[in-house]
Amino acid sequence: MTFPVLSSIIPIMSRPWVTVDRLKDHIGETVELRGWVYNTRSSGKIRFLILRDGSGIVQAILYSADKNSPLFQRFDTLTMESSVVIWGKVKEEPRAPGGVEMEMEDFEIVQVSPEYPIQKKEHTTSFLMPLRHLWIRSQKQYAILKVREIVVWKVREFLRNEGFLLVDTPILTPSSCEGTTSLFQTQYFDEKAYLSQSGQLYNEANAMAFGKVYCFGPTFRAEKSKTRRHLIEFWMVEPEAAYYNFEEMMGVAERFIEYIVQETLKEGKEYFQILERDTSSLEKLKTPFPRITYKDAFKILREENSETPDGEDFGGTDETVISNRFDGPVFVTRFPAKIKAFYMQPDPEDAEATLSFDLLAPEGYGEIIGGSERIHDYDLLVKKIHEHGYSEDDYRWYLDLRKYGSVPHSGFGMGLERMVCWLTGIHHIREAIPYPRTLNNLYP
RNA sequence: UCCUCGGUGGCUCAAUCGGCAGAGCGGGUGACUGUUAAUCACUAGGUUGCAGGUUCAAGUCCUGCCCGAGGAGCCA
Repeated sequence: MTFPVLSSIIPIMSRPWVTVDRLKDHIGETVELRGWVYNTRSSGKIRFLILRDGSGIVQAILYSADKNSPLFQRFDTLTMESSVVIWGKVKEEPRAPGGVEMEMEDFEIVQVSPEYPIQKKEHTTSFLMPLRHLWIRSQKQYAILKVREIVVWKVREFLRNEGFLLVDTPILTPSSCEGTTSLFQTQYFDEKAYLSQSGQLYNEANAMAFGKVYCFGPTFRAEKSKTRRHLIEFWMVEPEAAYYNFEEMMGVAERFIEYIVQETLKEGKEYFQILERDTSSLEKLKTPFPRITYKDAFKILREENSETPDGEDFGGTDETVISNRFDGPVFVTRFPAKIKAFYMQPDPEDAEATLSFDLLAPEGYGEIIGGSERIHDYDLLVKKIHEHGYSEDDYRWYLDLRKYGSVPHSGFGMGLERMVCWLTGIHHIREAIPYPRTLNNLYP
């Protein structure tokens, strides 16, 4: 079977090539569009072409007095997702979504697509996921990934404006940087290496060099989680700042979230419309966010008859129960040391607790931020490393940071995909990343 | 690893008490000058996940297995 490209040389028609998102600036002009057929409809002596070009979607109309005209015959060979270059006059059209249409004069077929596997109807995710490379062409997936792209920019914009410096951390890391249970192991020539599950330890070194830093990249967790909130590979942004205490870092976190939400709503309006996302609760969001302690959270859980035992970490259902008590995001603070990482600073008011915080998103979207003040005292950190059964030797460089000019410092991590899930209102995290890596999915 | 649900045409699903395997979409052919997942008519398309069993008769009941979904566990 062959799939010939009919026109490998795009003809020069002396029409300016524009993208769909800029059509509004060319009303009344004759322009060129290059894209793919999203759908066609016909009605006797009129043809409709819905064209998608990556920047947006627009309808083009083709008229002919003769229903058997060569132009129509050529048009009727077009199938869904065929690639096509079209020329025509841009005009305002209140009947069209987006308010703009093209009156098509001529077109050049680049390739006629064979029967497209994704149809204009509902499909199951198990059918679509192996077709993810094509699925991302559809409007809803396109809108989600556009929102993701905006969020990424807003993350960088906020942190840069706040004086945080992007300092990249490695993905290949040496053994036992932090527990070993959930790390992907790989080979680094003759040594074992692991895929990073957090840039944080390196961030702490970077913070001592640059003051305020962040890293933003993929993170890997080899856990057999099978829920709609978990990915095996996901993106995390982790700010870390020297001389920032626990309270100050929570302030950064809430302003960070407020900025991302408000700015993304502003810039991504059309995508929220495609997604039919009711953004009213997001628009109302304002800092400061309420803060409750871990112990307060358990009072709520008791009232709601959760069976999670005291001193344990919450389950996904517990997070929803707690966040349902609030309109917007809520901080849960001062988690017990025994359920948190070894490097978290103990709470001076409660020996069992740590200066840690989680931010729970509303509407059941769960934990989107986890952060803490870090231990800055050398002897205390050594003690915690031993208590957790780690080897002091593996943490030599990390301990150095507590030797040469140690200062109090804090940081947090935000899961990009969970943030996108909450903003877009989608049900499952796997749609918030172009190529999700889930427990049963490494293809495509 | 455990619990629950599911697997029928390319896709989404239906099939009553065990009694001729069906519809819509998509494909093909035709009609239609404003369609929005267009509509209408006609048409082709099936080893009911796999293996066994019960029965005159199994998509349907029984046993085992495979695959998928949701959840739990796990998860700074």
